[in-house]
Amino acid sequence: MPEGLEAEIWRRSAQPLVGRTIRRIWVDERCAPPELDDDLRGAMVAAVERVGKVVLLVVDDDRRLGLHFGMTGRLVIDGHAPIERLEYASGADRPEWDRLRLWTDPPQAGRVPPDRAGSPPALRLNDPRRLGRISIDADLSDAGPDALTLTDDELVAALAGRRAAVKPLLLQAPVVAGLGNLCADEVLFHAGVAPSRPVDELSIEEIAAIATACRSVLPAMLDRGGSTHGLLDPGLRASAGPCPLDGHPLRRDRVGGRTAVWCTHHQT
DNA sequence: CGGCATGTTTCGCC
DNA sequence: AGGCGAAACATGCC
Repeated sequence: MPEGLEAEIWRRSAQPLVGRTIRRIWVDERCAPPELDDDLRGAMVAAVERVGKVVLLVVDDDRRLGLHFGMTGRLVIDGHAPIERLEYASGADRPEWDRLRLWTDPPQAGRVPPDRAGSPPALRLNDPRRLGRISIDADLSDAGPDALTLTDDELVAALAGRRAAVKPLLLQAPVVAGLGNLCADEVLFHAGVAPSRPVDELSIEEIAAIATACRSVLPAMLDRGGSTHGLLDPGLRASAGPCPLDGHPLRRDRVGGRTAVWCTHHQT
């Protein structure tokens, strides 16, 4: 998925739905509870929020529709996809990959077209690989502090008492919400910390450097378009070419079961 | 064809 | 009990 940055891009793209009424919902029952249409039909969208990698449609009776994108989910609002193509996907958008379709009244802000049966959905969640999940009123209370605004103290507290490698811990939603594989590598790259370093061996300065990198690098990547817009861009990740900071060859290996790309020279 | 992919969840083992 | 690592999930793409 789409990491937290993509979820934030989609949260913003879904703002035009606020104030509209949900007219009908269709779901792929392998990915979403079948009663969604009964639960939410007729409710007004009061807000679109985000918790980590989850986008939440909050409706006026306080129920929340949670959209989780797995590895390959994409959001399309009023026919517009702010992220056209995900890395590791062709960019195809086939109707049979739709997992959620939601129609609203009025269908599009500022217009009141006739209520045709064939009108396009205001919101579609398209997910070929089907690892995404759609939920109603899910408990998100175990989510950790958000990566985009992570403070030094929050990260110190989140890692206290833990002994595992730092990168796998950063990927756990209860530790830090919103960080995915690409952003975790990017943040550690900027902080100068090797992904496999056990957190109980990190100095307070190193933990602070990681949190500082989150607050500075992630908003910049968000402005540029998301998780693939860091110094470790997808091409560099795949080729493991020279470090953009010092020219030393990047290393590409597995840490915590995921691919990690890092510089053995300046990340220690 | 083999292997890999922006993610969670579950199982089994300390 | 709780942390940790590996496997499972599901499908498309190179």
